[in-house]
Amino acid sequence: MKTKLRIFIVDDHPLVSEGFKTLLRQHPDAEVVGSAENAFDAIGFLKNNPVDIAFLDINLPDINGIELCAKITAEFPDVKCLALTTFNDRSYISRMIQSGARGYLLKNASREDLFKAIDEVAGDNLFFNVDYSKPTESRFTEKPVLTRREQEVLREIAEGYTNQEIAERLYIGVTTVSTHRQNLMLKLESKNTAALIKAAAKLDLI
Amino acid sequence: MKTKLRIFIVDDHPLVSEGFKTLLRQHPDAEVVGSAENAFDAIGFLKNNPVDIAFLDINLPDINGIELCAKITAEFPDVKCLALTTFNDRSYISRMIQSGARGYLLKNASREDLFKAIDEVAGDNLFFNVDYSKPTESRFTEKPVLTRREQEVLREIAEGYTNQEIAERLYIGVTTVSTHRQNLMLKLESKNTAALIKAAAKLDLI
DNA sequence: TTGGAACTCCTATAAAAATAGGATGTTTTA
DNA sequence: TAAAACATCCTATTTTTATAGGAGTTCCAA
Repeated sequence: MKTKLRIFIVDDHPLVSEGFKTLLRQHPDAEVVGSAENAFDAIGFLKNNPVDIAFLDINLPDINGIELCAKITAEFPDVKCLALTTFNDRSYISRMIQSGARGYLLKNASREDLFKAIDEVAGDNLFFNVDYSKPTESRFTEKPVLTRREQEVLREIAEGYTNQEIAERLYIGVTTVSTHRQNLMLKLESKNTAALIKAAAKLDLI
Repeated sequence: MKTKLRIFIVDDHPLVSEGFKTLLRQHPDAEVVGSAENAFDAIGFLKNNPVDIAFLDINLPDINGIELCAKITAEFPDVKCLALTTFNDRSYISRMIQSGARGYLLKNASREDLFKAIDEVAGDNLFFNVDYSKPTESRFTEKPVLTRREQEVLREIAEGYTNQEIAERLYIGVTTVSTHRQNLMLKLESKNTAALIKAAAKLDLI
């Protein structure tokens, strides 16, 4: 008899953790060896217990799942991380992947999805339970590089400050702010402020 | 021996339903008699099975939990509804209460909270597991109610169309668009377009 | 049936943003 | 060490938004 896959869950929703445990009892080759409600406890657990696959919620009370994922991947390279995400968090997944995650599972996934995720990741594959049949609205690729000043100005614009106000707040000239604004619109391919802020929000720049 | 409290769960996240069932096995006087993943199935179940307390998720695939709550309260007055909500949905709770809910339970509630919720509601009290000690996360999380037209105009603004262009696209006057824009800014407490779009993005309105 | 939303439209002014086409010094970095 | 890239600043014009203060119509629910 083989050793079972050791699954670890980090989620601050007890209901989710419990659901996981229950569903996984039906999986022949996997078992939940532990769970944590925050990143701190998670790291603590991993230091003392061997784990094969960790499911990480993206919204955690202390640090976010993305940082936690990076941390785990660095400190415990044998642990394979999977992001656990609601429908609304999807924008985070690319960053999660960059942080070393092997994929992600939606929280409204079925038992079958869950099992498939575990099997795929155990077999060293990636798992994404995204529905590619829909046009995946993925212009995600082009995240433009903003300079530090541009980021500052962008944030100020998003806060609702006018060029005049931003100039005063950053101790620069109004025309300078205006120039940065123009450049931001160029980089984010937006024709005005509204589109700029929308694009920035989508790319998680603000 | 008394009859156990019959609990019913409506949530499209199997993990949550499962977690519920598991946690409730430890409750002496309650048992989960069923669950549904959407409102349609929920109504179907209630027609054929007696239920004491129903936990309703707010985000359901077909109709939202608020309407479902109203429907259940109207059709099955003996069923006591509790909203099941994530931290982010809180803005809905007042509407949920108006629709007849006896309170709400956060999804990251502890087992104790869950039990308390059931006991309180069974005893015909209301239950809110809000933590009023914290300064409620900024009232900014309030999701204002936008009319259909306002939503349309908001989307157009976010796309980068000017008032003139929006007027042409929606076959209305420029001043009308302008009025909607002003009202949007009022409702989202924004002093200009940039802040408006940022707030809208944050509230997931665009 | 009636009062309240929601939607429509208006005038007029002030404020801000967008566009165009520059320039100059200062850091990076290949 | 130069060429990029960055950050700063300018004039001038046009377009768009924001603000203020209205008003009429339709439709729905209490």
